[in-house]
Amino acid sequence: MDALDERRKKILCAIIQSHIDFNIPIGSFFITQKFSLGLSSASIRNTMVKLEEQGYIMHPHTSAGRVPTEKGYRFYINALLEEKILSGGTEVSQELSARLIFTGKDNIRVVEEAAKTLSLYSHYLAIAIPPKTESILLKRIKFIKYEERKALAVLISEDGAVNNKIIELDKIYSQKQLDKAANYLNARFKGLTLTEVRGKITDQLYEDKTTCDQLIADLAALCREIIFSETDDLALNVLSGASNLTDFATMRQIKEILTAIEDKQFMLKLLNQLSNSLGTQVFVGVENVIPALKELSMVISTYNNRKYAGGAIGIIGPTRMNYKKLIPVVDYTAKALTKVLSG
Amino acid sequence: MDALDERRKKILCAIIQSHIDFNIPIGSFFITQKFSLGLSSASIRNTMVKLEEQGYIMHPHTSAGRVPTEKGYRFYINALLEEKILSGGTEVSQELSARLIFTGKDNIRVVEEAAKTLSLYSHYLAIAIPPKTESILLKRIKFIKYEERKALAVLISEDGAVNNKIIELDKIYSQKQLDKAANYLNARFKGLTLTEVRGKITDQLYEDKTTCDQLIADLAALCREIIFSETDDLALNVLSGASNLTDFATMRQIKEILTAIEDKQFMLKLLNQLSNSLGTQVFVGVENVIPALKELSMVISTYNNRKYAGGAIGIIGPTRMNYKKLIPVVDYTAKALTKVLSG
DNA sequence: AATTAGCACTCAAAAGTGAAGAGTGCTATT
DNA sequence: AATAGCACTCTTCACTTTTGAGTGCTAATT
Repeated sequence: MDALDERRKKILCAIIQSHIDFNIPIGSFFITQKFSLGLSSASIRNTMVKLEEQGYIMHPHTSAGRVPTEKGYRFYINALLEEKILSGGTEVSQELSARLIFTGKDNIRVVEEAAKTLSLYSHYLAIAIPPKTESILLKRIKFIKYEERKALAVLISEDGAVNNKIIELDKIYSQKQLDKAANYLNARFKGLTLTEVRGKITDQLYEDKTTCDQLIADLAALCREIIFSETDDLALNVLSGASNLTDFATMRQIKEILTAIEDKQFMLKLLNQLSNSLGTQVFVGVENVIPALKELSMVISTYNNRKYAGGAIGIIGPTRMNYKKLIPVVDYTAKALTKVLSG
Repeated sequence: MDALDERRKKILCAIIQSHIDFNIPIGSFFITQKFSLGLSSASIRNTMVKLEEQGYIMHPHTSAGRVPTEKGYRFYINALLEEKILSGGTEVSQELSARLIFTGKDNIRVVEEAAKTLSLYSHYLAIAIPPKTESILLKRIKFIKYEERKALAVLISEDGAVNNKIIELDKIYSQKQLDKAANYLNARFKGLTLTEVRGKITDQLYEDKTTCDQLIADLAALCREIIFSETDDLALNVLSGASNLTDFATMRQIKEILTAIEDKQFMLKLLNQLSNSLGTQVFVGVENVIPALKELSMVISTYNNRKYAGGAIGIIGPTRMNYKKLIPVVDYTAKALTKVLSG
């Protein structure tokens, strides 16, 4: 019973497109005026009754026009996605591709820039979730002497991200000694994910306590701490265009969104959920993601760097957003990000 | 004519306190019920007329109670500040001081933690502005070889903050060569502020082009870029409790606040303005800071690290916030921050 | 002279009323 | 099968009425 004949499809799309453009319930007469379907308003009404029976549109009240349901939007978006895959989304505007040329920036800055572009372009809220610790590969550990008993520990990851922290030492060590310790640790841990490093350091420590010098054991423990604090702490989700929220969200929704984004647990869960399927995804009525966000939608895509550490970037806006334009934009942006971070 | 006799003071404070607690216009009868002033509502009305003439309170309309004006709030807050200076704000809750023990955290994390504490404690929006580039002192420059033609440049500042960036090099250099270059630059720039370094590098470059090797000149130019990008980029203002906004701000105000905070220029200006006077400051009706934020207030305090690089931390809430509780809280937090960052 | 009780008055907010208009569903017609 | 015609429904908007809180003034009281 969910099949739609050509006429129903056309009328459904006309309703949704009109609703996106004008944000009002759409009546049968309205459709006859805006589209040349060669049908009278009465015929359109008949079709509308059927579309309503099938659950694609609904009626706020007797004398109102029709509004698309979530099911209606999903149909519309699926139709779009199929189309877009064919056309390859190549006609993304020059403006966008010009903005997405990142030169000489940190990785985190690149992601910030991409999010900012998305928010400017969509006038909605852009969010970016950085890669999970579990998938970050360690490239190099380095200790820099800083004061008598203080050193800066630097953990560089394969994708160029850097964690650093000032650590305190029991004794006074020379830079040479610190280098030696770093070399030792590099030899053992290079190429592992941070999570693996964290686990391995614990095992290693027992082994080393007897064989190696105290310094290495101390430094290893400190590195472990750094990785831990990184994992625990809010993974610094990137937000851009928060001030746009007031243009499309209610007070209640703004609160829900801001609360969710401040909640690192939630963001991690979301990222996990996203990683299950690739490419650009659309959540219509994000209540499966954030409860109580019925009239909002999310267009989001995962991005990767060379070594498959994946984050996500996308936008949150009203369900009646311009998917036709914005799905390719998010898609293109995520791909541009992947390209830069891998190169 | 601005002098207030004892009765007027008492009634003004009663009005303000009631308005803070109940958020409604306060009538004369209301005051007689909530406070034992030994006066009838008629007498209170008479005093109210005088307070209104003096501009401390106002009348939304004929049949409404009185609401404090900005002038009224300022009087009230000044009275509080005098009181609090005497009592020294020592009775800040144990809960707060327990939360403000920061152990083993990065400086930026410490500031984040403090902001979070403020937002949790006040249920308003907490903001923190990190120290200005102009006042950050350079402690050490270090280059770490990263790939064939890539190195990580690390700029450590006197207060322990670290900027880093991956830089690309024309030729292949050994770690030793990089160390040599770093030593040279350290000798020249250590102890200067980043702004000074930025300026000096330009002069130095001409000088060095002839005398020194190419590597040093290149690296110096790159350092300059790092400092520039740091200055230009949003100084990563710390926000906490954004979701509280919906509880006290209107849509319009939320938009204004979020826009202001996303605007780095604005935040710098604000920080400059704050630095002019020390200690905890209260802006009643922050329209001198953010236009169109009439009914909001800001309690904010500057903090410092050892070498006088100053940032600011505070809260934004409704003008009718509980100053009695929150002024000491902000004050205490900023002082705790100063203590940690200086130690 | 200061305070207070009494009371008419004002005005915002809430509740009620009626007309207008948009859009429907049904039916008879083409 | 498609459509014109029409009665019907229900929101929206402008308008009026009612209510009640709180005032300002005046006359009485201490």
